[in-house]
Amino acid sequence: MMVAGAIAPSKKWHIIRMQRSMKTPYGLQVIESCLTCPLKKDELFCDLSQHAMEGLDAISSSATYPKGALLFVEGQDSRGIFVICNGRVKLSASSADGKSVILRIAESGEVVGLPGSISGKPYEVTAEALEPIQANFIPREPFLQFLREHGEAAVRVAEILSDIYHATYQEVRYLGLSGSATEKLARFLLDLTLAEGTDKNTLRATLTLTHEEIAEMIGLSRETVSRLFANFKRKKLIEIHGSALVITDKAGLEKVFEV
Amino acid sequence: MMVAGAIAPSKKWHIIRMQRSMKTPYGLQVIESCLTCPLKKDELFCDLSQHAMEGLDAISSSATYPKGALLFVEGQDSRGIFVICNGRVKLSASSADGKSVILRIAESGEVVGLPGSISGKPYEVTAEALEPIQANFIPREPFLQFLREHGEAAVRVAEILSDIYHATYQEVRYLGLSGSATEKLARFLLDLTLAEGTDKNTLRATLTLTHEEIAEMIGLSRETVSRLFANFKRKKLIEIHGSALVITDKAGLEKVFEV
DNA sequence: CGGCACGTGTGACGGAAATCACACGAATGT
DNA sequence: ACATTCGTGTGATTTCCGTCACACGTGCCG
Repeated sequence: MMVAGAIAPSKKWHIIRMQRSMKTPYGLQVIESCLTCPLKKDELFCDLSQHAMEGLDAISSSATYPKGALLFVEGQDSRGIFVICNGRVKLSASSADGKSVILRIAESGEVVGLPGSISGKPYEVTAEALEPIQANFIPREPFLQFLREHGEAAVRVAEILSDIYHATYQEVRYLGLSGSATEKLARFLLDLTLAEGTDKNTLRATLTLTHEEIAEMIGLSRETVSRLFANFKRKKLIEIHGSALVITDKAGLEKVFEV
Repeated sequence: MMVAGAIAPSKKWHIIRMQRSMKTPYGLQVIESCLTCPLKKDELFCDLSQHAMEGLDAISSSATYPKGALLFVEGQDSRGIFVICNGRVKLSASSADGKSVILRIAESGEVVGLPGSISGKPYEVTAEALEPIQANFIPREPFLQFLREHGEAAVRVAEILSDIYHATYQEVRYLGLSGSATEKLARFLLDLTLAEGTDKNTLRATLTLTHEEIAEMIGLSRETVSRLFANFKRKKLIEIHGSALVITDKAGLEKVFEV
């Protein structure tokens, strides 16, 4: 497809992706008011008064985006926030030479573009739809105005920002606080299952990321991730059936980084 | 000094420090109301009404802490936030085996402990005074109550959280988006001078961090940082006079990672 | 004054992981 | 039915940087 001949091939593929998608940007068809959005509002802006909720609805507009669409691009001026109703969004940062890191994968009910919109600085990351998604867009200015008028919502926003911070903090831990590549991957897999079943020795999770994406999340090369997966399987620590990850030996996996 | 014989020597020194300081924790002498704190409040919670400011004063208490004191420790339940009036505070995270990463260095006027206090989760990092400091402590519950009552303050808090997020995001870039160690350090030094003089080819900054600390910020070993500093000096890219860093050849330093 | 802790400088060495270079199957589109 | 792209597996090779091992200066404190 190669729209821009100026870009070198091979490892610069995401830059190409970026430029390709920039040609058919946002502003896709507006489908419905966010009132009909399947996402329950109160998951997000819970405890808001009826009045506040209506105010929010008034300024937000829902749209769908195809897989691969970029909600916004790193460095772009913040236009507003996106509340994801449906599907997953990849938030990543990339350097001039084509490397990139995934900061987090936002799922239904999460908000992207918030820090930039609050601080008024440009978006720091690029948001790409991993699947066809539906999202509510709330333009920056009305949103800020809304927050000023509804203190309860502002507090809720602070909480959400704390969560976003926490995800980024996790990222720092992956990248900075791990000796071996093995340890990074083991930690990552264990964190995936953190939410669910706790103390059992065999855990389950759904892993919808490619090795390449995992590599970008924990700071490894794709090949290393592939090799480590093979290792783990060989050692009977994990099993993979399609997109289902099964940690068959949690204890063994934890032992990996206990020196 | 070695209070705890159970701890192995050498590279586990920060753990030792942690434990030593935990024996003489917080609650040092309360010196003065935050009204007399040298820090101008409006730098932090600007635009707040007189009423709101008084409310803040009512719930905050000022204290001083000696160098090396820990305001809080990673994993501890969040008790509240600290507004630094004076001095610098190192925020770091560490892994079980003694490695540690510095997430940011907070200076006068900044807030630490905010994300944990907002979200109700434990502090994610350890806050250590790099120098004797003076700080206002605001307990969690009254602070949250205050935010609920003063929407303007909540919005301000969201802005501060965005800044904190941004610092952490930078950290991710250092750790994840840099090929060589050389590139990491060059980027770090250039970022130090970002605030000041822009397009000149020779820049100045004050560098009050040890090589060890720099290493912990950008994910290198102390030795590598030392070697790179020597390199840069040899190549006439930088000069160091005491704690003054002079970038003599900004262009050259940037060229380091433009390949 | 000695010690001692700390920050720093540098050499040698080894290993872990990136890189390069393939191959293979499955999905996708034409 | 074909080509093409994408995700994956795996070997061989190389290189960067962490680790270990020292040495030196400086400031501090008993």
